[in-house]
Amino acid sequence: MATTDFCAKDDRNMTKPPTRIQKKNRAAILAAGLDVFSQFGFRGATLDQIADAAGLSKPNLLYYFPSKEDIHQQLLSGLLDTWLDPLRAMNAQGDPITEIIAYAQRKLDLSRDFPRESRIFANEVLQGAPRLGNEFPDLKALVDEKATIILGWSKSGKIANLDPYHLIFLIWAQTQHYADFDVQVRAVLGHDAPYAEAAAFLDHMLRRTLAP
Amino acid sequence: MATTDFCAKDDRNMTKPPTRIQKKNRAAILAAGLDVFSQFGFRGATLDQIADAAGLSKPNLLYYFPSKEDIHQQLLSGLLDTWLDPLRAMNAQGDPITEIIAYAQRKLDLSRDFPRESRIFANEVLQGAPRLGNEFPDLKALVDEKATIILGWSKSGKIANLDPYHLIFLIWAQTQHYADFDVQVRAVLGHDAPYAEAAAFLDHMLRRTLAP
DNA sequence: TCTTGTTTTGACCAATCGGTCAAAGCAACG
DNA sequence: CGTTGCTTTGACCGATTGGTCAAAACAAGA
Repeated sequence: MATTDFCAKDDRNMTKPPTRIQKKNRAAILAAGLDVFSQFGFRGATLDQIADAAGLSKPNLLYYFPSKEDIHQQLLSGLLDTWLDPLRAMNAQGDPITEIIAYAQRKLDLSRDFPRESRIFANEVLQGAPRLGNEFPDLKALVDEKATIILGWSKSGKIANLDPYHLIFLIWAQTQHYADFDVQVRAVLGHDAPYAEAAAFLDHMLRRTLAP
Repeated sequence: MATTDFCAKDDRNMTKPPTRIQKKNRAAILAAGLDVFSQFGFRGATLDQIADAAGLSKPNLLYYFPSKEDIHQQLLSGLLDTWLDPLRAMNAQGDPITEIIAYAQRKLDLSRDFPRESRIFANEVLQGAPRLGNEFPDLKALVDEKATIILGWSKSGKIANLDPYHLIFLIWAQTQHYADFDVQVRAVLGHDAPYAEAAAFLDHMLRRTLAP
């Protein structure tokens, strides 16, 4: 009679391990959600679209996720972590300029390899981050930590004297631009492979900007 | 019996000049559309919201504009021009570094003074520019022209040897970031006035990047 | 004043939205 | 085989969407 309620359960409950079918369908739904949400935003995406893309009927989709909101949330919270990993990996003990440039390149790689994830994120922030606002404190904590490190490098003369926060914004803005404004980039360039050029440009720009 | 059909008429028809009321209401609708579209995107915005914000009833709104699509289109086409003005003003005869930095600062001023316009644009491009694609050829033509100028400066040794297209992307990305990702910038910085700092940072970064 | 054309509105419409539900289909294990 | 519980679906719901329409309200010149 009662449904199994396997989804979205806390870990403290002993939930049965997901069956093979559950794993497959939940993954398919998240993949479809990524496709559709990144293209149309939260409001612009419809459950029918997502269900179609996942190869399921709409009621079937809602059997695996309780609501549209939930699919979106699940995607978002998984994303932010991945997105910040390159920043986390920036090492205070390493060579400053190498560390910062390596960070920027890793971030650019994310844009190249996961443009849909970048666009979902951009869509959300652009509209005021109504479903992401609660994650901002963590974000700020991490940025504060890394900004302190960069400021230290700055004060000790290892890199130029610049505002670490705006340096991070620069890296975010420049790298995400290639994923988020992809159509514009391609329309202006007239070709489809901007990432090699972008990497070289980013290196030049950062090396110059950071030099003591 | 027949409506006046004053709106959206071609210039080749002798249309009556718009009355005072028409001017006022059409302006109010566009202002409201700017507010609502920039916050929720095309799909996310509703005619009721726009009508409310404009202080009109929905049928009354549709008396002045034939469709939601039309309001959005009207806003977009007016915007792109304004948005490209700073680039148009870049002068081949001026001092290269001064010209480029002045362009970037003008672009940053636009982000500061017209963040909603920036966000409407970002929303559109992010979703594949379905209602803007036809304007891209003009955009490309202008960028090509200015890129040629920058390339000339580059080849004659007046600025560093760099890809002019990616330099323009850099300026676009960095300046628009402050308008489009406003909530994120404010959440990370913890205060509300990033533009003075951003201008100083932008100047530093470009001066270093461009130096021969 | 009356008339003419402009402006505004309440009532309404078909389509689509996110979501529900009971019943049918299915797999797996005894 | 039969039973049990997981999976899928067609039919349906109320709310909201963009948009229509005829009629009422209004403004302005004669």
